[in-house]
Amino acid sequence: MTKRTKKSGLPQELSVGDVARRSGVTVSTLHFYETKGLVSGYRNAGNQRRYPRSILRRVAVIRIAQRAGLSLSEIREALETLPDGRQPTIRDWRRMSGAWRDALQDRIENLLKLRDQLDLCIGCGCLSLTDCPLRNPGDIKGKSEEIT
Amino acid sequence: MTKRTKKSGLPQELSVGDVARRSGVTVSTLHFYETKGLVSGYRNAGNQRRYPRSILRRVAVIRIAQRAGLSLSEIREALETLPDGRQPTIRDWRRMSGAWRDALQDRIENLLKLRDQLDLCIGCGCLSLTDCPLRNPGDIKGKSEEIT
DNA sequence: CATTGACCTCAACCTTACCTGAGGTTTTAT
DNA sequence: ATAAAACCTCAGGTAAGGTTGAGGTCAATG
Repeated sequence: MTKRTKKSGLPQELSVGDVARRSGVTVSTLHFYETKGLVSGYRNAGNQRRYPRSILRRVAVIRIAQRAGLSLSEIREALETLPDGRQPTIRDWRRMSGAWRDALQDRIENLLKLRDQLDLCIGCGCLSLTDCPLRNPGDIKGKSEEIT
Repeated sequence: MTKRTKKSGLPQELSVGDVARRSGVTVSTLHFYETKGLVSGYRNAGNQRRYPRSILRRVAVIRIAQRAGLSLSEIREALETLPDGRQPTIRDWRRMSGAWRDALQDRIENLLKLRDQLDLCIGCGCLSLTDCPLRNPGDIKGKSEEIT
């Protein structure tokens, strides 16, 4: 563990290992995120990565966004909207997570639609190429041929 | 197009190209599915793939299961439960799609939980390592440290 | 002050789900 | 009969999201 300050008992700067332990991602994942422009830090005299404590929020935000179904590049884009490269504040977090909530909602609605179609089609079992909504997600009517 | 029988106007056996056109997957995907044990057919005298019409239902089932979030190997396992390697009937389809519907339902419920947590935490913005449900998906209580 | 654990870089590898192209054969249509 | 379209195999590539290992340096501890 990176050395602790006397007063707070909390390290003011974190090593990769510290961040890994406390954020639940591995060191190699942090390296990887760095190559993808998702996280950044500075280097100490010995070329080792050091991070401000705000990296923890940043990593947390990344993981939550991933769970919501965003790709790392989408997440990077969102994080890049932060003015002057600062770490996300609570206000930033609210803005981003609001957008992500909406994307998540869309995803959920698609899955609900699929589920309802499954419910219908489990009953009918037809899987008709042209009439079954499961076969025909875009509601495209083509020439009529059954599949079985 | 593979030659059609005089009577029905429908080919009794299908080439890869036929299947590709009618199932909406590419020829290379069919080759790929074959290497993964998801589909199979026989070969004609000239070593070309020929499929029974039931391949179309099979491919349809595969694509629907993928949309529901199953991996190809999970789908293969499900298809392997079919007795004596026959193609899925409507009854089989009901059994499998019922199971998949339940898996889909689980997925949806997880996403709904995430959405509700986002709704809560967009308000609070804390992202507390130990108290925020978003940071702590498994409800694991650890030692208490805030992240910011 | 030596050792041991933590770090460093870089390249290579992994998994999933395919796609692309080369080089050659078969089928179908004219 | 011949040309075009479709098919074949096999190797290698792509994208995402990482992991692993080699070879070498740095830093915390007895």
